[in-house]
Amino acid sequence: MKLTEAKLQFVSSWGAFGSHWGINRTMAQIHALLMVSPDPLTQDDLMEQLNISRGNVNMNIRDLITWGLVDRVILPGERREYFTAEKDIWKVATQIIKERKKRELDPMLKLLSQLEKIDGDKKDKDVKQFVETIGGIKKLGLQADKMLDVMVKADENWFLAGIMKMFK
Amino acid sequence: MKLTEAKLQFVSSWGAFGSHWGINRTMAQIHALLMVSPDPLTQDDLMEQLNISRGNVNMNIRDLITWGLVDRVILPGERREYFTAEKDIWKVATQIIKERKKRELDPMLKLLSQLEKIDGDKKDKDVKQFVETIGGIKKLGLQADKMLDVMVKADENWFLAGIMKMFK
DNA sequence: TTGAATTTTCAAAATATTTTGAAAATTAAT
DNA sequence: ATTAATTTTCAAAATATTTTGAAAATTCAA
Repeated sequence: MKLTEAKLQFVSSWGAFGSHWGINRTMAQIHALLMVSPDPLTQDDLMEQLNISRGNVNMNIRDLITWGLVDRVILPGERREYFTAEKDIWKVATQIIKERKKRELDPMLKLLSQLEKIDGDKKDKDVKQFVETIGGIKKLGLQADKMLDVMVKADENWFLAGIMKMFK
Repeated sequence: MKLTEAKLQFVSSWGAFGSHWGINRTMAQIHALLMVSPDPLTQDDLMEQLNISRGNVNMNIRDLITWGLVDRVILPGERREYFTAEKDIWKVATQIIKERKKRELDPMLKLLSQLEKIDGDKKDKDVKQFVETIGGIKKLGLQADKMLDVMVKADENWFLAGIMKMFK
């Protein structure tokens, strides 16, 4: 397979993959393209290579920047802005984990803590089931939270070594 | 807070949470409601409590069943079908992990392996960056795959104990 | 069998999300 | 300051997803 074809295939699959994870197709495609591009690209490069409008590129690029996955690059003597993606996949993963934890897991745990404090007869089976389910989810969430925290702080080698040892 | 209000809050939040993870709002809500319901519910119960149509309930329930998160229950002497959700949150989590791994991670790893075998000059920086990026993603994916495999096979106590020990 | 109860299907409608593109805003060189 | 290049915004259009509801299929008791 030729590079051009492989890139196309990767970008398209990464877009489809992303959309199963609540990330919009185009944002995932832009990210994919930047990850396999050794040099920074302009908005026009992205428009052309992905066949999408300027506004679309601009919005999604800004989103990727707030996710901490893409950086603006100013090339000396160049008027236009360039964009580049973090290439270290471990950093990409920890960045995504960090953000999703902050945006989704933490608020959910906060809510669960409130819902646990429901008032009602603990003998009532509906109350009992509710409290148990909420409690169970919260417990699992806290474990995940703790695990992700440590992963994010650790560096790659530590993680790989630890995982390898732990899981044979 | 009263049970009814808390249930409503949980169901609604769980729906919103799910939609950040590629799960449709209604499916997540049905799942949430069944998780906090001690007794099995009928399609009519779900229609009424969530204010959704019969067809909607039916489709999403079937989907939840193929995910292995909900079971049909036949109550003796009853004509209608009842539905119940797995209440053990650890089993819920491993079931979801197992399915998503099968549906998404495994196919992605297969694709990455093919894309790695690209032909072209390894000196070319575009080729080099492509191969490195794909290789990095594949490596991380394989690690995740291995880790999830073990988690899914392990039981809750083992997991909690292991995590606690590993992550202090 | 028959037929009433129940479940399933799926085309059409409703809703939600994404994309476009051109106007407005910004930037920086002259 | 002026202006041309570039970026940003956002209402409208296009597209995608979800939901409805009624008809068809299925189930099961009589």
